[in-house]
Amino acid sequence: MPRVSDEHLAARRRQIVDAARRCFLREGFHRTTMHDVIAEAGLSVGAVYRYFPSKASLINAIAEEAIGGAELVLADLARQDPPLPLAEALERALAYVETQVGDDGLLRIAVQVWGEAQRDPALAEFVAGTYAGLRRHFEALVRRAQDGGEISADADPQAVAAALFGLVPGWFIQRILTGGPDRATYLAGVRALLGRSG
Amino acid sequence: MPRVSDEHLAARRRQIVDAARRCFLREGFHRTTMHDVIAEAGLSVGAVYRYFPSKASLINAIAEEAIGGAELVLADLARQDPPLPLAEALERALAYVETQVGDDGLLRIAVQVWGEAQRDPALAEFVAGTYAGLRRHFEALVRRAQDGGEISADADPQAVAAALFGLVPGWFIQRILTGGPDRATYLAGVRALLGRSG
DNA sequence: CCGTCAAGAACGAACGTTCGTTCTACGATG
DNA sequence: CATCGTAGAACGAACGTTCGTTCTTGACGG
Repeated sequence: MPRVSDEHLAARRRQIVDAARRCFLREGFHRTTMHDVIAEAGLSVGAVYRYFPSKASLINAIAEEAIGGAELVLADLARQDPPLPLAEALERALAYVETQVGDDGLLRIAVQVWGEAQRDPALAEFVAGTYAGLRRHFEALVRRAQDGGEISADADPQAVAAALFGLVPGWFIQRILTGGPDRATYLAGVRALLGRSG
Repeated sequence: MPRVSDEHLAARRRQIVDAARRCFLREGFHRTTMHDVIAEAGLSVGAVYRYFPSKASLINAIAEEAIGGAELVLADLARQDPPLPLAEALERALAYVETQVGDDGLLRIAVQVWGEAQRDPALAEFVAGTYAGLRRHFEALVRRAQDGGEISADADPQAVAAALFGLVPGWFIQRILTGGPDRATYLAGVRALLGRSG
């Protein structure tokens, strides 16, 4: 009967998740303490534990947000009509990436999730499934590129999709770790490698 | 005067480093305890602390091993005479990668180092420097490919090098996280994307 | 060839701290 | 005013590290 609105609940939850993301970016999953998250959220211990029963559940929520973020973007790219040339599809994918490589971007969290996935089988399965899904979107793009004659019909679409997909983390890892080439430079390099003028 | 041989000291150090690597692979840097490492090494607390003054120094030693491992391999590739075609250089780089993506491979540690580098500035600088060095080796390969006419002389060698370099982590991340395509498949995909028969 | 001895190497109990989580009391809400 | 969300002190476990002690090594005098 005396209950708070669903909006309030959702807002509180977001408040905690956002605080956790900032903390995890600063200190990594296992070096941030629950008290760090609690202080960052400006709440009390009890309040946070009402929304997340454990630290692990908080890590999971953040991980799903970080890994799942690209799904919608890529699904949309694969669905465009007329089909996007592969170089342009890649460009748009990198444009999304660019919004998420900043100091508080999801992709920095994703890198930490990769590490975590190596010791948490459930998380590993989630990551594997999500990334396989992303790769399938690239595969759809490749098949349509084959229909249009952009790529040899003999090529294995899964293989080409893997190569194309690889170019995405291949870029943002460089960005995050070395400051890396900017998007235009990287794309120019890819196009030169493809032997097209772009 | 009464001292143990240098070989003994080196062997003990390696014994500790190897134990730490196994532990870090199982549990990540901050979930493995010093007691885990000590038990895995079969030594005592004091013995381990004689060789490494802190947990951080142990993490550093492992990180440098994992990140630095590729340097020699790539330097060698860039130095080959006659120059390697780019696709073959990539193939050889991936062959090295393949030896290090197994359950106890260095690249799994490298992924964890990427995460750690986001909160440890000293480690970040080391990683950035090392990876920039690797990219320069690719750049040398690209310049030589341009001399040989394999790639347009107009292309920016740094840009092409970044694209080529990106294909390496782009593969092993897929391997580690999704089981990924095998080396031959991935290379076939890259070659199809390059528009060459291979 | 052996016994001695100083010093380095290894040991592991113990310390202070900090962790994730629990619990009881309080205040706000409909 | 009944009830649920919030608060924050408190708890036991486990952490990284220290330190006083014990064991082992190898040069050296006999």
